[in-house]
Amino acid sequence: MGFDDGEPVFADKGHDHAQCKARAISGAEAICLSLDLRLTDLRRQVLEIIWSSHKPIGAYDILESLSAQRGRVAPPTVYRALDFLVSHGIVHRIETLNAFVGCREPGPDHDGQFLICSDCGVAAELNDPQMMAAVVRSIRHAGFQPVRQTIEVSGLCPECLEQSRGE
Amino acid sequence: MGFDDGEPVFADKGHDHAQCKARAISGAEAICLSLDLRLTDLRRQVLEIIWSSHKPIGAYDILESLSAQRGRVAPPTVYRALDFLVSHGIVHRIETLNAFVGCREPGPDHDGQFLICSDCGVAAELNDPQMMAAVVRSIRHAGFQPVRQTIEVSGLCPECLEQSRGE
DNA sequence: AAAGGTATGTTATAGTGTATCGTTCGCGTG
DNA sequence: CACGCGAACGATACACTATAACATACCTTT
Repeated sequence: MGFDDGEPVFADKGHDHAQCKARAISGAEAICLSLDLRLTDLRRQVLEIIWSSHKPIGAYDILESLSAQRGRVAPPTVYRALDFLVSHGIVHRIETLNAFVGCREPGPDHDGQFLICSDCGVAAELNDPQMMAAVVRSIRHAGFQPVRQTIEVSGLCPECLEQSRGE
Repeated sequence: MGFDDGEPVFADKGHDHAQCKARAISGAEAICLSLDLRLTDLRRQVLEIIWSSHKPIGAYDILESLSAQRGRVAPPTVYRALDFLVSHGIVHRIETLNAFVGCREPGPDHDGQFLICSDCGVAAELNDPQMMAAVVRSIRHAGFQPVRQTIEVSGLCPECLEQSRGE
């Protein structure tokens, strides 16, 4: 497990994002198919909107974008779709931003670790097994049984770091 | 550094919480004295309210409690006091709960790791240098410069875990 | 077609956090 | 002491985030 096997954590700016999106959506389709879940039009649209942004996007921004596609939409509509996507590991919620981002390697029972650039706003998902092992070891040592982990680190992404050094 | 030097991460239920509170407040006083900050009545009251709860407490619960002491209080009053306390490391914000909890070892530039029991609601602060080292190593390996870390793990505390096994 | 579950629509409201502006307080300086 | 300055506080209004509750549509199984 772990998927830093080749792909860089921070995709370069010139990458083909449409392809990321397409890949994510077919991944979601595969999950739904195998688990007998329904990726309805609504859910698919929300997923597409999330992937269309390459930064985490808020529920109300999703709502606005969705309204442009299908007329007036109310908050519960968006939140229900988000609940579905999040609960099946297709989308992650970033707690420190109250925002949502597509998961690059969707699947059940997996909490990613996020690196959030305070400058450009990009959030990269990390999934380092060694790091998780260290975290879980420390937690268990305290006698605690972990269920869900939230690890979010803000700072500067490589690109913005480089820029800030140039000045 | 690190302060699991003796004290258990999860205090037992019979512990003298009034003493925890007193210690926390004199710690805050010490910090403010040394950094030339003003621990005003308001800020002290908010800190006391936070420590009076042994679980993370929401801003509006603080507001309610504060109103009982000094008459009608508006949200900005509470949030300003919280900003002060959080920014100087006297109180931590739990992102996954939108709530606040007193720091056991207050000081600047330190982000704790929190173990939050989904059963009893207690949040224990951990500060494991080894774990942090592993996290930072992984982050830096991705070329990212960390500034602030949020690590929150929900699950079962030792006591609730024990209970759930008995049933 | 009837029944029952899942998904969505709709309205209202709860919960969390800030912008803004005016006033007061503490403190150093002329 | 009066003045001026910045920090802290009060007060109003508002923005943003999320959910409760109930009605309707859809889809599947029988």
